[in-house]
Amino acid sequence: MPTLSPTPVLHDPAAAMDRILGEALRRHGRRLTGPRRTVWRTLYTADEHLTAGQVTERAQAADPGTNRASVYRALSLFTELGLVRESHLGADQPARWEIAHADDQFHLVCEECGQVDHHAGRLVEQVRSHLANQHG
Amino acid sequence: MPTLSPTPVLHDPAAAMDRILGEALRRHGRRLTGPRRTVWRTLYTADEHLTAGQVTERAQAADPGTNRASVYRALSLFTELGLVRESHLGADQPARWEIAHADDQFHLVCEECGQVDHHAGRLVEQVRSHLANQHG
DNA sequence: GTGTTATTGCGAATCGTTCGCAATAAGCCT
DNA sequence: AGGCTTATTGCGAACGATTCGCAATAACAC
Repeated sequence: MPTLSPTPVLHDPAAAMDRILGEALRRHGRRLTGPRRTVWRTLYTADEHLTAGQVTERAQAADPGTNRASVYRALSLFTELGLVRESHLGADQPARWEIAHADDQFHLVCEECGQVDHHAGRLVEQVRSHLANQHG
Repeated sequence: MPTLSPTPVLHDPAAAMDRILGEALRRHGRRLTGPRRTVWRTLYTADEHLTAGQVTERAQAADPGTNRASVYRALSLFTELGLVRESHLGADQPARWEIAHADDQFHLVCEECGQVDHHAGRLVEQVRSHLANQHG
């Protein structure tokens, strides 16, 4: 039997995902819609950065009606709200999105091989202070 | 009266520019053509990074016949030969090109304001060795 | 000069992304 | 539960940067 508490316990992972999204949207006066939920779940269950095309593909596998334009709109809204992070890993490559994590301060992308390094901590601090001191 | 020496003295700046280009091209078995010369001069006399559109514009001002596709072809050839450097300063901005200088190892681009910092020396070394040690 | 072939110019094609706009549906109010 | 307001969708067309195909042209070696 379903719980009656206003904040339900986190038994259902899908419901948990949706709740995170729904609350963030409501907090900003936006609506929780089908396409947004589908895009959100797609990123949430992804194991890597996804391009808009990949998101669309997977979203359509889950919900065949899902529209390309709506995927883009959802992605940029989520980015704006800080729910996801957009990365540009090379001039000739399309943008990629992933769920935003608190750590993982920046990426270094090799312009030759395209390999990506995630960085946090020491080096980030050094760069940051160098920028602050020498530049602004 | 024009000089007769095989390697003319550098009195004419335009001729000097052309010679740099011509030699680099010949060294790689490529031909020195009108459009290439025009693009080269455009970048050479520019005070900043230029987009392909800006290069085309200015090149056409100097030589009205200049074709967009040829500008792109010249730019990527020059990049390949190391004569110019291509930078990508933000996802929503087109690529930019400038004459290649030996110093100036890398750029840091602020994703919010788009400001670009040129870096060389200390910091670059730190990043480089960090990458070598911790990553590869 | 002449011949070979790299290069051009043209327009059409590509790809990721955005836009305009009428139709639809979320969520608030009762 | 039903209505109302208006945010959001779906569609296709538009976009901007860059690339492509291919016949015509022009650089350079001989």
